[in-house]
Amino acid sequence: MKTVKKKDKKEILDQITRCPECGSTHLVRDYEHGELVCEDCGLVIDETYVDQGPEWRAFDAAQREERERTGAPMTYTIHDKGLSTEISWKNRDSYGRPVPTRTRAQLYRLRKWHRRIKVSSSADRNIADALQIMERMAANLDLPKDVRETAALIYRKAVRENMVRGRSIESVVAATLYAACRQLKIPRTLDEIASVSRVSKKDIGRTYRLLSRTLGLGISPSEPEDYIERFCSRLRLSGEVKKKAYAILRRAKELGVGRGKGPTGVAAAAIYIAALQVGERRTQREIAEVAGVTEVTIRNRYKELVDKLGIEVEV
DNA sequence: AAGACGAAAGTGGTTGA
DNA sequence: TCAACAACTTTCGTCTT
Repeated sequence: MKTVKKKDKKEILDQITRCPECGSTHLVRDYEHGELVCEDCGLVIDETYVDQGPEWRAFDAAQREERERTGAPMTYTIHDKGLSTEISWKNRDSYGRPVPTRTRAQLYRLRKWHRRIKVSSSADRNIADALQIMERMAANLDLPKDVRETAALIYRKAVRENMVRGRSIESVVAATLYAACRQLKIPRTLDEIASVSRVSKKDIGRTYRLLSRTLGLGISPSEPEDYIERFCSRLRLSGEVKKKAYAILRRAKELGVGRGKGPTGVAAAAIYIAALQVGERRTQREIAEVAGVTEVTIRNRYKELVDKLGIEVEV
């Protein structure tokens, strides 16, 4: 599988004209989040949805031969970045002839040691372990490839800075995933990350702060806007609601409403109001569920927004 | 009966002396 | 190290649809 190069992502998203779910052509492009969103059914099409095959097409074997000019792409999610030699498991020599039984045993031993040598230093072993854990968590959270690559890169830096010793690999991995999501502006809450790891939310938060400080990641605090896409699509709300919610947040920001408050709560309230206005009512309970806050918090933010923005909500 | 509302007390973390 | 503090949660009774 090929990794989608960052600069190509936009082009690839541009090529999609139809929602694979409902076939609608009303697609909203949101390059900042690397997403394409169907206005009709709310499906979020991100790069994991995109065909990740080669960028060329081959019409016969000869063309394939000619065009296939590179090996596997470099990746940060394999501990040696996928650049090391692999010994094939096939008992064939380089000409494709079968290897005689006499030398097979030799070949087996060679493979065994080669595998062992590949993961040699303790740092390598640590990274190999960590990437496995990371893969598990990322898969549970449905995180796009981009995030995994970023997280892997951050983890490598953390190892280089000797940050892992004395801390559990699990907590550092969780923190890097959290950081990677934030950096790519598709934040997950600490709760979400904690739910797929064996360490506490508190631990992850602490490790994240340390990570951010020592590596100088310079990640700004997340904003309510960053959550609108995801919450709305989980609530199956239309593009119109999203637009309204964004508009509400923009005005709220100008007036300084909700500053210093938890961004998920503000996002949840904005969505609640927007859904009411458009007539796609969702209960506070439902929204609270996906936003990971309580109904009370939604009510409080909701009240502030309605009061300070002078929004009329007809019941 | 479910949802919305709001008061009051509780929780875990930050801040500043 | 401790207390004050802000944000948020939990809990519960009441009102609305």
